Amino acid sequence: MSQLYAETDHAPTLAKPDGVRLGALDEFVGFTLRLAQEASFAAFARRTGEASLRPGRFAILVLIDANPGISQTELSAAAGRDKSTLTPALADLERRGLVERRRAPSDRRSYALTLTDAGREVLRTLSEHAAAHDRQLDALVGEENKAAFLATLRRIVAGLS
Amino acid sequence: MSQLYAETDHAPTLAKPDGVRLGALDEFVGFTLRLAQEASFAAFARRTGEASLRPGRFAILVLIDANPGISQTELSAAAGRDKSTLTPALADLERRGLVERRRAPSDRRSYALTLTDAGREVLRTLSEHAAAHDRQLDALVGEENKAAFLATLRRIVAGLS
DNA sequence: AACGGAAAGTTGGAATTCCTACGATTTCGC
DNA sequence: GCGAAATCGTAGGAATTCCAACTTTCCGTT
Repeated sequence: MSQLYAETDHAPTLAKPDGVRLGALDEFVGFTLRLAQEASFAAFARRTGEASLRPGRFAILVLIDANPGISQTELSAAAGRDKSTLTPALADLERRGLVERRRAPSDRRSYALTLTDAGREVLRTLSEHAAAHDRQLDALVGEENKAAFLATLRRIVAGLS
Repeated sequence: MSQLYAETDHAPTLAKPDGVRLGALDEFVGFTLRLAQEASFAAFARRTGEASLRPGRFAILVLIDANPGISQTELSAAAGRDKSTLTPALADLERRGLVERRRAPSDRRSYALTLTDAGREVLRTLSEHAAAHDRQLDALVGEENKAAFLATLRRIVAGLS
């Protein structure tokens, strides 16, 4: 993630981490959006630690858990990643015994994805980390702002798709 | 995570692009943040096209323009990327004749980065794309929400750093 | 003045991602 | 039915990123 730009209009300058001028980037919604997303991603990764799975893997487990039998293409759409990206990720999760891939009887081109018992167990543990992470984000966003904040993010997603 | 469900309330259900259930995506704010950021990134990349530079390169030009003589380490902090990430990016920009790297006289370990005339020219063109992109984002965010939205993003960045 | 630690930048490896192309399979049109 | 078009998952290549380790240079101690 990473990146964007919005506009420039006022005074060229708000201080940055180390006093460096951000220039036009400071008012760029896109740029700030990128920094926020990456901070969130990094914080989640720190929280789960290397013992667990990275955010991307976690999202996959959550989505499969909520949609048993989902295909890889459907999963890629839900997760917002290209389907080719899921190939190595699912191979890894399958190798770890967390996800099961069976050919769908109705359409032998596709796989029906489900979690194994071990996968559900890992998901349960990760969910605890995620809950703590979310509470931290909620505190930063502010309860009174959360609904509007999420609505704005969704407008961006929908409007730029 | 919690409030996310505030709107839908029970678990696994916010509607997604194709009706897939998002499930107990505890990372909901983080997840949505990621989707929004990536949508913005992709939209900017589409706008500039292959002829121009990608968002990351653009941010580098903006920051150097705003901070002539900045070092690579300072630049990496301002851009929010690891310093090692800038090595190939700056090599590319230098090869294209957009950025100049001179050893700082006061500290020969570091480089003093500046834009060339060609770099400023490219930046000017890219800024037009960025302005258009920003107007699109502004429209999605809504003028009346922009300040609060940016403030929330900055709180996330600061709070998780 | 010399030593040792810290900092700037580079390098190499790993991870993640996208895109394009491709084989296998299904579905649609005639 | 049959062939063409679309879809599913995979493979390969390119880009970006981070981290750890390393070289060179600087600076504070002694």
